[in-house]
Amino acid sequence: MDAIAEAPDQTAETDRHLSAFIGYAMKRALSIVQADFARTLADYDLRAVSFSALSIIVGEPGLTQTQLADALQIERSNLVTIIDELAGRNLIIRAPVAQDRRRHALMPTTAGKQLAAAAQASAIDHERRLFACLTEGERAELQRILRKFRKEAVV
Amino acid sequence: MDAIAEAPDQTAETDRHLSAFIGYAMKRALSIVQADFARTLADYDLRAVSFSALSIIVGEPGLTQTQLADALQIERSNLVTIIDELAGRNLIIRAPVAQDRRRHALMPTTAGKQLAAAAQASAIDHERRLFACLTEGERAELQRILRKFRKEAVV
DNA sequence: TATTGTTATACTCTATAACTATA
DNA sequence: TATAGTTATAGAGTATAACAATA
Repeated sequence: MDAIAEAPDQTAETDRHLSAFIGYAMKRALSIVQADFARTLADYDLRAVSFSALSIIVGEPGLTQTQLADALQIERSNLVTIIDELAGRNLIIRAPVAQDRRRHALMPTTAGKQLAAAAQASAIDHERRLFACLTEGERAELQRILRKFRKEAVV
Repeated sequence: MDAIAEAPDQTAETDRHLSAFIGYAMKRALSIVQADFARTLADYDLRAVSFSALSIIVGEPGLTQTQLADALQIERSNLVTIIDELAGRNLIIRAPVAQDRRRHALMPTTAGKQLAAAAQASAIDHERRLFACLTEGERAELQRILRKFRKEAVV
């Protein structure tokens, strides 16, 4: 309990006791991707979540905030400031819905569509650059396996 | 700018515009893993990061807090409360280092080694259960590709 | 009564700067 | 001067409850 220890020669790979876990490998890989992605999106003053929100709004114009929150897997309440920000930059509008005045139909503006297109091109480029260390087959396998897992994992 | 929209029949797969990105697939997959892992570790009153810290300390007894922070890729300052908690539960001790009295050698207690062993067994079981939807070959490929990416990605 | 968007709030996570004690 | 551990703090991110307007 009061042991005096010798300082060992501690170099790299200190996390080798965790690297047997796929979850750990996924976390480490994702943090690399996220850091590079954040740098990429900084050019457009977008965070990953605002990029995702804008991309979905451009792809599914007219969806409501609740639907978007579900798609992004975030709480409705936490989406509000994200939408505020995109709307404040005139990238989207909250359009009133005729049939149900509680809802807002989220619509991209022309500027929003243009920014989304440019940011998406950069995002594609970011992935191409970052995953260039993998072969085409490895990238495809990684995507396929991750999608299969998401679809079929029993939680 | 003041368009009145019809509410579209919005069902699932609203995120299909993002699923071309490997990073997005990784994030979605990881969030499933993390949720299940958190449930698994709750039995031991451990968070993922405290489990990781304890596992590394058991595997590399005597390492310092700075070394552990590097291994976990977190800030030294944010490690303090994690170590406080583990030490407060008598799972580890901060042993003085003879050669350098600034440093603490992190050593697992007997209780710490026992809890780590039990939690590790549960963690292995959690991965076995959760990734059962993948074939053995797919799990191995996923691990291999993620590791290769982490090792070779040019940031 | 239930739902949509919203506000308020609290809790965790993460990053930075500065302090202390040691080297 | 530099380093290890620590403290304080501020900014994100996340989760919950409750409210107003509307259904």
